[in-house]
Amino acid sequence: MPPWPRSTKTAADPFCASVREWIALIPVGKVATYGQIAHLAGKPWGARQVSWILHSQSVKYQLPWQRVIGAKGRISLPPGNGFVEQRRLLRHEGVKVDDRGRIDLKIYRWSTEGEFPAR
DNA sequence: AGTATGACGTTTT
DNA sequence: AAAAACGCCATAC
Repeated sequence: MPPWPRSTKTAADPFCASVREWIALIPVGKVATYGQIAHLAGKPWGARQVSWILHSQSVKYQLPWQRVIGAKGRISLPPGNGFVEQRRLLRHEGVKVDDRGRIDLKIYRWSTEGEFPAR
């Protein structure tokens, strides 16, 4: 049983707001994973919700949605226009992405170590 | 209310 | 290494 607190979702809720803030902080040329953002926002198990927030609110809040990828260093979109667009945007920012959408997290993962000591 | 789906992640084959 | 099986949680229908 998860000892974790259960919380809400809507656009106004703290978790959503926190997710948006963290995503907005990802520097150009770096990437973060869904799970990483969920963790930073206080919900370690909320990776799927992060993807939902990106899908539904990235335009409205002008989020750098292209900088959020899967935990294995892979673009998580199904093959298609979105996938190609994300790959293009990341390459344009200086991130090396191979044709299958793989990114070397050792190099490009955004690390908050030292910058945000409180988490 | 119950089921299927998803821009996920971890564990097991 | 790669794919499938699970677990998770919010949405869409």
